[in-house]
Amino acid sequence: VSLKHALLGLLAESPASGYDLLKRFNTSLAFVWPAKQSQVYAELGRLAEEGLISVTGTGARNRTEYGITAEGLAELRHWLATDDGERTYRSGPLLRVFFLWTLPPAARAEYLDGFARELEERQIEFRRLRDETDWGDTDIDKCARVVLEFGLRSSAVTEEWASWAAQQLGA
Amino acid sequence: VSLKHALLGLLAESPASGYDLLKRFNTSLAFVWPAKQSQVYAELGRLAEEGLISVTGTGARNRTEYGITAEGLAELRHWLATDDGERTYRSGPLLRVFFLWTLPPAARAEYLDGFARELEERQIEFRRLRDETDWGDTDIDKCARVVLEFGLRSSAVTEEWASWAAQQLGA
DNA sequence: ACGTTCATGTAATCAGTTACATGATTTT
DNA sequence: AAAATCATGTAACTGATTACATGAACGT
Repeated sequence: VSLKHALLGLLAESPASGYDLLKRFNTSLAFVWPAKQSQVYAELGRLAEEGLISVTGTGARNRTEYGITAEGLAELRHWLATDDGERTYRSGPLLRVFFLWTLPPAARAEYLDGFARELEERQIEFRRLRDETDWGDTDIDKCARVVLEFGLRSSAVTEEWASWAAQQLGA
Repeated sequence: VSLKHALLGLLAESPASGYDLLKRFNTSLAFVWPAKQSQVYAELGRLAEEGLISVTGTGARNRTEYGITAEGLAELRHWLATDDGERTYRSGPLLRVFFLWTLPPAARAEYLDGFARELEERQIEFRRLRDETDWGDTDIDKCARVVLEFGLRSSAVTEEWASWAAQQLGA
């Protein structure tokens, strides 16, 4: 159950409303741990009941701001320190490649080349983010940059691989 | 809904029982699309009802062997040809890195070095698989090898990245 | 006889997605 | 006055995990 810890982590940075948090899930966290609106609001309710977060203020339009509590921070640190060994990756694109042999060679290469192009675009987006964001030299920003760097490196090798795979399976 | 297509893909290769398929999900598909026992048997039932697969034989100990039907193969090819654009990656380890700033520098490096070591072991396992399997030169095997190659390349860069990140965040 | 592997299923629960619903405030 | 954005919530459903449960056949 990691949505819980994603929320705690974001709230450890600064208090925020469900709406604020949602924006994070659609931007910085989109490639790491995406979440939907309904899920975020529901989880915030549960965390508040558990006492891991608490309402720190309210604003216009029913805005409710939550902050992390001491117990919440302890829970977050505990989760970080104890690796649960969960390594469940799921990749739709990769699953398709596994079964690409059922298609004619031309279609195989087409699929993989399309995938490569997509990854190229993603890299451009990541590079733009890296270069156009003005990063502070706080630890928070350092961590975010390190994660972004992973996105960049990983989409680069995946693109290379997809192009290579298109060659392998296209003939 | 991709478990459906994972099953169709495996059955396109050859008829198999739920038990047989489960072994595939725990080996070759473990890093691409893992699935649990209860899920596999339930989905097989649904696919049979839909007419995408059918019982091709029975054996000792209630063994029920399914084979893909013409409709099933059409559905598989259709799914392969039309990319649904779903790109939801979720990575627990990466999520942790995002929040590593809440821990002292030593603990950050420890986490990332541990992650790197894990990826090194995974690479060894992948290399063993690549070298010790006797691959035929069928299209089926070519696809499987291409996917395995992805696992190898991707765990290699991730390992490098994790070691680099340990340096970045450890001081 | 005994342990292991083969083989399937069900029930409860948890996590995630889609769709619907509402209304206040700010901007143009 | 209208449109856009802010802001939260609920209900129905689908997908995935955990745990329980059973029993036949095979190897030693």
